[in-house]
Amino acid sequence: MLEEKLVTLEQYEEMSEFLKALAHPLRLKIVDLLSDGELCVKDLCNILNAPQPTISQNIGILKDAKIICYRKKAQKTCYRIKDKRALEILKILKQPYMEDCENKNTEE
Amino acid sequence: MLEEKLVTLEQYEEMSEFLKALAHPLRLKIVDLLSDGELCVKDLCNILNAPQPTISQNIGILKDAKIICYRKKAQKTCYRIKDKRALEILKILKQPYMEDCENKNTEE
DNA sequence: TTGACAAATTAATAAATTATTATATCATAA
DNA sequence: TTATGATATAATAATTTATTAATTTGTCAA
Repeated sequence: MLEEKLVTLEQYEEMSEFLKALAHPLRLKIVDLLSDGELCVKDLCNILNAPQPTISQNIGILKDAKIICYRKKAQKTCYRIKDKRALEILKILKQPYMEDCENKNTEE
Repeated sequence: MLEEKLVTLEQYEEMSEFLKALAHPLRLKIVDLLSDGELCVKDLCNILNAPQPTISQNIGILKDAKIICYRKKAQKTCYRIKDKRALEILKILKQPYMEDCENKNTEE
């Protein structure tokens, strides 16, 4: 058993910035979609049925928080998860909704 | 391997509400402190060196999000963690800061 | 070098959060 | 029954964030 509360004020602030970037329905969806691999802005627009500036804006917030990163591929920009903590957190958040199908949900 | 993306828009909204409640340095600290057991408002004020209305207000946000709950004990109100996901998320958030002392940090 | 597509940036407004101060409630002890 | 300690609520100003629309930048193909 070790002391796990050794976190500075600045680190609490960093952690809350991270959560703030994630704390939006559309951005959670984007992270969820990117968990399967990279997607470009247009793909996200189509899948999420949202206007391009909205997607770009929210992607910008995730990018600034270093949760996702990108690579240029011709005229497209392909985004992918950079900080795996986002996926772990999403998985935890989903727990209560997944328990319904617990029978099939053993371990991945 | 199962489909883990079966979440409705309403559920994404709930998850983002949960994260929003958590996404504040003081509230993260409160959750961290309560991970060791219950504390009353005054304890939190003393430990965090913050004014009582500030603590009560932020505790109210955590309570509304059902992250913490309380019991009355004489004239005190003792708060404790209700939704364990908050602790799991905090643990994940801390990972990068804890890696420095990875040697001693095996498993708890 | 123009047209068309992909993406990012900017602007403007509305809405939500935060911090602060003041006040109210409520149980208990004197 | 009054004073006190513990907590909650209210009200406000200041700051941030969200939303939507318009504009700009950049890349490629005709």
